[in-house]
Amino acid sequence: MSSEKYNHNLVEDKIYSYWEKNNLFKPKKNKKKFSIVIPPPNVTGSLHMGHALNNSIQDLLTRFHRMNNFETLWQPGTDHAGIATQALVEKKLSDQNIKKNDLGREKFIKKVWEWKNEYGGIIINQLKKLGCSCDWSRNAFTMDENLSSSVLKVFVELHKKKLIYRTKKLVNWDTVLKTAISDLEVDQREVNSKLYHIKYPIDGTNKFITITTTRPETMLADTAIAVNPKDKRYDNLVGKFVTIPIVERKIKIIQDDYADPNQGTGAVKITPAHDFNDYEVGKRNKLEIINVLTEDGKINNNAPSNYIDLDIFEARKKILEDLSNKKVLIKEENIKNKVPYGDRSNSIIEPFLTEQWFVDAKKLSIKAKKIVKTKKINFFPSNWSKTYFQWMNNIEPWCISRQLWWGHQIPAWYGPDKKIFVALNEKEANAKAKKFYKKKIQLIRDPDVLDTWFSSGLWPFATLGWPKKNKYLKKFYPTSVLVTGFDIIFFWVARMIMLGMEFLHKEPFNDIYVHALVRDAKGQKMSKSKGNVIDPLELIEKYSADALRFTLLSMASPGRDVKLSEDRVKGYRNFLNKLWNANNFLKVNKCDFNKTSKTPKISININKWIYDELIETKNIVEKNIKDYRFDEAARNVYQFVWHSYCDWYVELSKTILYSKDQKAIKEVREVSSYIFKQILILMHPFIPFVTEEIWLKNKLDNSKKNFLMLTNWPKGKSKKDKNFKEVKKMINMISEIRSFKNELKVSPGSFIDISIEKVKNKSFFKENDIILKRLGRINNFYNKNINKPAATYVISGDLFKIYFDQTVDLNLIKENLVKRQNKCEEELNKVSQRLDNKRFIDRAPKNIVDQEKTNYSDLKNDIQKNNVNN
RNA sequence: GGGCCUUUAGCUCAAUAGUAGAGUGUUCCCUUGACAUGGGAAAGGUAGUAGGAGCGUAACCUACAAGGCCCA
Repeated sequence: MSSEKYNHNLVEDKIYSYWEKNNLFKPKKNKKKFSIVIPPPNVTGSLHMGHALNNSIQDLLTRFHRMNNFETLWQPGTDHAGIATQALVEKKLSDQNIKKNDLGREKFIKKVWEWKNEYGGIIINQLKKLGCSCDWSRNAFTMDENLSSSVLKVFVELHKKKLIYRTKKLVNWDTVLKTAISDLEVDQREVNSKLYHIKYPIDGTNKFITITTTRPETMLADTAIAVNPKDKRYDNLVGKFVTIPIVERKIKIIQDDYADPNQGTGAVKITPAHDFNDYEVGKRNKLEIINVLTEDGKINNNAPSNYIDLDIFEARKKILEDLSNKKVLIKEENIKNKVPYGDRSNSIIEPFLTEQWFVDAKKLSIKAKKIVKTKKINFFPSNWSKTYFQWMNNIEPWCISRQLWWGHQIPAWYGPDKKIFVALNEKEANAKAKKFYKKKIQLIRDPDVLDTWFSSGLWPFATLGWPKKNKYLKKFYPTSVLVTGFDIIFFWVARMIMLGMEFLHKEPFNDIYVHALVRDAKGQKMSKSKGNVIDPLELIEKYSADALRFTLLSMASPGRDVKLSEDRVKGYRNFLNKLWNANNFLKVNKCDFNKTSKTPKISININKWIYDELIETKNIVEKNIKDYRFDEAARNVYQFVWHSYCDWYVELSKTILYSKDQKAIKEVREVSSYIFKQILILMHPFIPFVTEEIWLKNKLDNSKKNFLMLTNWPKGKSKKDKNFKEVKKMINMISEIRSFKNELKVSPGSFIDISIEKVKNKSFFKENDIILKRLGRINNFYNKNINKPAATYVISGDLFKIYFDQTVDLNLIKENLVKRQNKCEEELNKVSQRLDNKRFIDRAPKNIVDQEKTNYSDLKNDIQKNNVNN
């Protein structure tokens, strides 16, 4: 037979369009509901390993529930990624020498939409490559009309409830992107820095006070020096004034707990406009706030003229020179400290005093915490709830305004006196203004847009049609499970819960399955700069989407990272080939598929055995999927398909298929194809493409009513009876013989004879004669020992004499026997130690004690049998 | 500084407190009528260290060590 290999390149695209053509992804009416909303990938994104893992899991869950009589919706979509998309389009325009500001807001946004319409579907197509069975007819986008109207409604209502407000505050400012960002978008990175010791002259004396700082340029904006009230060293200086060197401005020495006596000199300069801690000190002590930075990170005209327009690093350099010349820079120390970087721009983030919009997250967090505490929402693994609570308990106001053009423009209009009118649209705002001013007034809309996560926070209900009363919303909210990585628990998960509770008064999802992050084989985070990125699309091309999915699923254990190596993917590609060839075997042997789902009549032992194994596997896989243990579930199916079915059952069945017993042949044909059909069903959520291809090749969908995707999951109960044990015993016997031969360096293909004179249950050998002889490569079973050199061998308590058809090294036989005997004796030792322990007998449960007693007598028996022939 | 996690075979990871397993890699044997992307077999473990509770621990408690992550 020519070797036929499975070629996924000829299959996967074809199968995907077959599913789409037949509309199989749409929810099919049923009583039970199951729904997932996709964590919307960034519209600028392309599929990376994290997406591949995340969506393999969702697709497994979706397909599993679809096959288990749930009306199943997997809601797809993308988010508009304000900063990333705007930056991308800006870059593209600047390559054509077009500046954003020259175009103006309206035209620029038009350009972004043009880009989105052309390239925004890339990641969606990549998800299709992976096999995702989302209902694409509902594909959503955070900037779509209905989502946008949800965003406006939420903003207006939160504002009405005073949960959104506008205020002037220090925020994290990205000087490259020129926008505020939220705390979460700031990355604290440890870097090598210098700690500078600078002395400030004290007024009316010739003395100095020395402060330490890592940011000397901010001294341009100093408004005090603080010392700790408990720090006796400075008691006599408190209340005195100092002159800031270079700046020549006078500031006061104040007391505040913030100053740490053990840090540096214990005296610290306070710059409220440029440091979050200093800002608080400033508020407590009613200090002046002086801002010396422009929005693009340059020194502004609040500073002495010779520093104006320098960027931060230039200013720092010049200031250090000037301080040094004045002999007030007295020391430089090398230290490590944390510096804030923007996660999008990779530039240093400046605390910056601006007016921004904030969400009162603290108020929203109350219900969000309660719903998790009362277990209406459960994290899997449960430990992640601790992370959730830790953040929720320390939650800060959420800065939601961004100084961008691409996004949901804030629905707030300003009157000439800065009076704010928040409304769903301009008309409404005008009406409000008219009422307020008692006349028609020209309003100006807030130019800023909302944080992308603000709209993502509405995802589970906005995509289902909220605020309209919608049958999907009614059916599928709360969604069944959210599948996500732990890195966005704060960004996204927490915010969906807060907003879901506030507006729907119901949790957005019941379960949260938190999966690991995918790293490279060495456990390093994949990043472009490290060059260790593995592209899922390349792996799909090379090994198939099924292999990639199965790899990721089998590695989805509850840890924090998944270390992916290509070898694993290759291994599972081989597994697909195994399945493919098992199907070839069935065809060659006329094991034709039956279109009914009825279980065939089973009377032959090996058929009973494989049927029970199937049911066992089905049960355990079901349990593991329900427990979100995809790694275990994958292991279960792999073990069953490869080892139980392909290795053992197929081999066992050959003894019948190649016999002349027509009745038995018929049963084996029926059962082997029946089991294989169940395997296709069982494996479909894991490896949908190859299973579907085999299904179609066997014409199991002829009527177009029996789509594998919609076929019911296997049913049935296990009835492990005596016959099950018989087959287990045969398998054990055959393995032992193979192992024995190998150890004695007897060629595995050679035949042997066996005497069963000392064996108790002789009928076992008579009944299973054909199988044992074929798979064990045995010529004859003798009831009496014969006069020929033999090796003795104890298998599960029975003593056999084995005759080889070739000369065997007697020393090897002896060594082998000694080795076995030693092992038994070692084990016996352990067991008798346990049994000699009175406290063990008294306190251990009876079944454990009994088990040990059985062990003891079995071992004793083996040893004795081995000895007899020594 | 606060919190979370990890430490089991060469590697990657499992396992209700009751004889430590799998995948992969390694070594040996085998082209036998689905499959060499295959079959058969073997070797490989002082469970990070030290105490403690318990008849019994890889698992529970405490401390320490190493590593990782999050927050400030």
